Amino acid sequence: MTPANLQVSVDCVIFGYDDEGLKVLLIEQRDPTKEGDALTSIQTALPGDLILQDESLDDAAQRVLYELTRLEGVYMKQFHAFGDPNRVRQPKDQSWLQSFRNQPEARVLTVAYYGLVSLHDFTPEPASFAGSTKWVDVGEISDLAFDHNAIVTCAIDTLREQLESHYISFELLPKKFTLSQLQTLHEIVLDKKFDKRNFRKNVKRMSHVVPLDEKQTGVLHKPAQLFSFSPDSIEE
Amino acid sequence: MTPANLQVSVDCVIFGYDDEGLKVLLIEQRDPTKEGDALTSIQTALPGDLILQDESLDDAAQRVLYELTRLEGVYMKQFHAFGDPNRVRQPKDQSWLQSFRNQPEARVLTVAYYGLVSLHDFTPEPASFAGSTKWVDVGEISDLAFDHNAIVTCAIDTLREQLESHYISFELLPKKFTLSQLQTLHEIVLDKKFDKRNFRKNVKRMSHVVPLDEKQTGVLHKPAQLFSFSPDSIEE
DNA sequence: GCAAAAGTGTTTCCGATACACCCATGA
DNA sequence: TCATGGGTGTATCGGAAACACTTTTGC
Repeated sequence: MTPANLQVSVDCVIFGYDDEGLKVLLIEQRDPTKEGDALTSIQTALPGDLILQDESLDDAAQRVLYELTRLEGVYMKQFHAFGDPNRVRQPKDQSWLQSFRNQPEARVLTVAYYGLVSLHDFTPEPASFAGSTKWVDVGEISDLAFDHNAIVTCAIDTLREQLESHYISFELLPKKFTLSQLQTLHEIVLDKKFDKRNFRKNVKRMSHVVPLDEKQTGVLHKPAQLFSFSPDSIEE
Repeated sequence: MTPANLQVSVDCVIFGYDDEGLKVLLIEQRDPTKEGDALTSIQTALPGDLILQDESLDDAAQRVLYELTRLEGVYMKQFHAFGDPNRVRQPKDQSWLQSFRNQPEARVLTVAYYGLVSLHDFTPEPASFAGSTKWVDVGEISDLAFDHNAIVTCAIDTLREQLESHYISFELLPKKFTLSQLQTLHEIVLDKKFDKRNFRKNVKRMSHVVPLDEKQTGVLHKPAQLFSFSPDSIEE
């Protein structure tokens, strides 16, 4: 009946959005047994790592994401802790753990964060010491390391719940966006179609979505009015 | 840059409800320096303790609650992890930690659960090795140990969010309840008044609230129809 | 002039709100 | 018979949903 000896990590489910769809940032774990440029990856995983002694969970999430992908200042929010005693003890995961962790047998509890990134203006090209990183469409995620598939599923559920109520759409859009982009985002995340005129009526009642004196350029159709998000003017 | 050496606990915010109001179950930490029957408590805290090596977080929450209060089978749900590096390092908390923990200086991350108990049929009389336990009205909670006040606040917010959407009202009511009891519960938790006729119209549309062939007895007014919750008949 | 998406109003429907009186019981 | 909470229906309002055509630009 002694208390658990365990390690704590954070894992980040970073959602990236552009007009092609909703993606998740994944890392291909390099096969540690094949040195050199052998890019044979053994598994795909979420960016995550153990927390340090003097950092908070939120700080750890930011740091780990930066170290693994060089992404900075990403909106992130804790959504669930995953603590199954055997969540890192499947055989498929041992090889990587034995290469990268001091105590590969140790139980690891992870606190999961979801994060939001706009891929419109530029696609952040993540870097990683752990292998290569890639944006994968949420519909095309294959088997991941550890319990990361369950973590992603839980993150998507959370994103759906919070998209409308937490003013977070804007983290996934360019700074200047059209109402069609906003509508398509909602349709993709919530997997649900909206009526254009009704959608726009609702947006017009939101004081934090402000029209700009600016229009789209370079499109081969009528250019759309641009809008931006004004966090100052969130009102009841 | 070595990974954190830390311990993990669970803390339980157990809400108890009866017609008097919404309460939280708290434990008075016995002053460890005063042996014998000295009941001078030093601090009040949520029931919580370190997790064991081979138990999941959910199991830990159930076990800890049982060990500290003898309550069993309580509906509990994880809602947030609290991981500030200094959350147990305030001077006020050191005395207790030094008596009860092997590593009183260790950082402790806690995963918080909220739980729901009906105090109608009987008031569970919690027992505790750690001191005495008590149900305290949510409006009258004084300074608690560690960061437990913040945990309680977060739990109340979560309860409010989930009361309507997660079919959990029934965990706080007796098995057979009247519509007035259901209405009062919502009014107290959400701090908001409802119109009696409109409230009942809404309930009648919920297939999981079923009328019984039974009425209240022993009341000094017209006896109310009793209802119960049928988890089978939750429908879209 | 044509392709492609932008932009715009009105009607209909349904759920939310507001509201007041009679009923059954125990004392 | 009275005090107490139980129980019921309707009219109104407002937001949600349904729906189709004209506009502006690039090619």
